[in-house]
Amino acid sequence: MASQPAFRREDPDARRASLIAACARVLAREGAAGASVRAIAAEAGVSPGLIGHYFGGVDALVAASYAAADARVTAALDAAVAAAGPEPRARLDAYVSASLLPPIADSELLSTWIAFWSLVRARPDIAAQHDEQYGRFRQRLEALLSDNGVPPAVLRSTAIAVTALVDGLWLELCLSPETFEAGEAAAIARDGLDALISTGR
Amino acid sequence: MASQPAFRREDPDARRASLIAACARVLAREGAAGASVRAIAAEAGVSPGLIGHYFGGVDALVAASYAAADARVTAALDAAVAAAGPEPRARLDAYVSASLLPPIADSELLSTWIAFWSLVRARPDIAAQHDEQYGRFRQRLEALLSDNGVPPAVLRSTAIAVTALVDGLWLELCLSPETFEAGEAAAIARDGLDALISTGR
DNA sequence: CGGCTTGTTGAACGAATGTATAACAAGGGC
DNA sequence: GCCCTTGTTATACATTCGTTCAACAAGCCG
Repeated sequence: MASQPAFRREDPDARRASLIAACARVLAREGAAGASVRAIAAEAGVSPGLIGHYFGGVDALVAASYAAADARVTAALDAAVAAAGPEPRARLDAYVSASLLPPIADSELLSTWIAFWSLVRARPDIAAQHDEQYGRFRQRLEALLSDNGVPPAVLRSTAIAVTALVDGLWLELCLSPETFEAGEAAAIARDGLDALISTGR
Repeated sequence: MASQPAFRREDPDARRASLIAACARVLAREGAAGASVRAIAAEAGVSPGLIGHYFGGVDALVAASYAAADARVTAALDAAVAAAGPEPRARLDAYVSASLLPPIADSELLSTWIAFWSLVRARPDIAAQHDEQYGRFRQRLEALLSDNGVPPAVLRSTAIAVTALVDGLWLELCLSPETFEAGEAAAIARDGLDALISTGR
C-alpha cells in the first residue's frame, strides 16, 4: 500500500497566501500575544521552518497579513461603490456605509489591525507602510468628496474628518459589538457624513 | 562602612503606581511584544517576582496601566472643561480640543491603548473594562452636548458620532504624527463638532 | 533593644520562543 | 526512468519566557 505523500509542493504565492490566512486566523482567535511561529505553522498545517523561509519572521508575516486584509477591504469598498451606480452621492454613501458593514466591520479583522498597529511605533518600515495605506484610503475618499461638490480648499480636512468618523465608528463597533449594532453605526455615519460635507456651503 | 540598604520597603500603593509607570514606559519604548515581566521589572529597578506579587501577571498590569492612563485622561479633560468657564459651547469645545492636544494626544499613550486593545478580544473581563470606560467617556460627552441644546432624541447618536470623530483623529494623530499636526487635528475636530451638533436644528 | 511581620529578593524550574541547518522528497526536465 | 532543483520537514540549539518559592532583611511594635 503506497503511503500518501508526506507533504505537497505548493506554488510559492499560494503558500504565502495560505500562511497569511493562517496568521489572520490565529490573530483572531488568540490575539497578538499568541501569534507565534509555531502556532501559525500549526494552524496552516505546516512546519515551523516554512514561515522563516517565506517571511523571515512573524513581524513581516503580520505586515503581509495587514496588507492582504487592506487589499480585501479596498476591493470590497470599490465593489460597493461600483454597485451604487453613477450618482455621486450614492457612491459616497456606499463607500461610507460599506465600511461599517460586513465583511469590513468584522471583529476578526480588528485583530489583524491591532497586531499591525502594535508594530508601527517600534518599526519605522511598518510605520511607512501604515502611512502609505492610510494615504491611499484618504485619497480615494477625497475623489468621492470632490465629485460631491466639496471645494478643493476644504477637501483635505473634510476627508480627514470623514475618515476619522468612519474609523472611530469601525473601531468601537469591532471592539464591542454589543454597544451598538452595525445598522446604527451605519446610520450615524450617514448622518455624520451629511453634516460634514454640507459645512462648506 | 555600613552597606546601603539592598532595597527599600515601599508603600504598596506607591509600588503599584511605580510598576504601572514602568509598564507604560516599556510599552512606549518596545511595544506590546517587549512588555515581559522581566523587562518591566528591570525598568522599575525591581525584582521580577514583585510583578507576580502585586498583579499576578502582565495582563493585569497592562489593564491597570490602561485604567491609570484613562484616569489621567479624564482628569486632563475635566481640568480643560473647568478652565473654559461657564459657557456651554466653550466647555464642549475645550473637551474636544483637549482630546487632541498634549498630554492626551501623546504617541506614547497610544502604546498603552493598543496593548490593552489587543487583550479585549481574548479576555471577557478586559472587554467589560473597556465597555465601562468607553461608556463613561460617552456619558460625559452626552452631558456637555445636552447643555448645548442637542435634543435628547439624538443625544446618544450625536455623542457616538463626536466620540468616533475624536477617537479617529486621536488614533491617526498618534499613529503618524507627521501626517498632520496637532493644531490641524484640533481645528478639524472643532469644525466637525460644529457640523455634527447643528444637524438637529 | 529584640522579635515579628511581610515586602522583597534572587535563583531555579519547565515550557515556549525564534533561528539555523541538515536531511528528505516531490515533481518537473532531460 | 533517472536526476536535479528546491520546497519542505524535523531536529537541535541557545534564549527568553512566566511562575514559584525559600531565604532574606527592612521597619514597626512592644
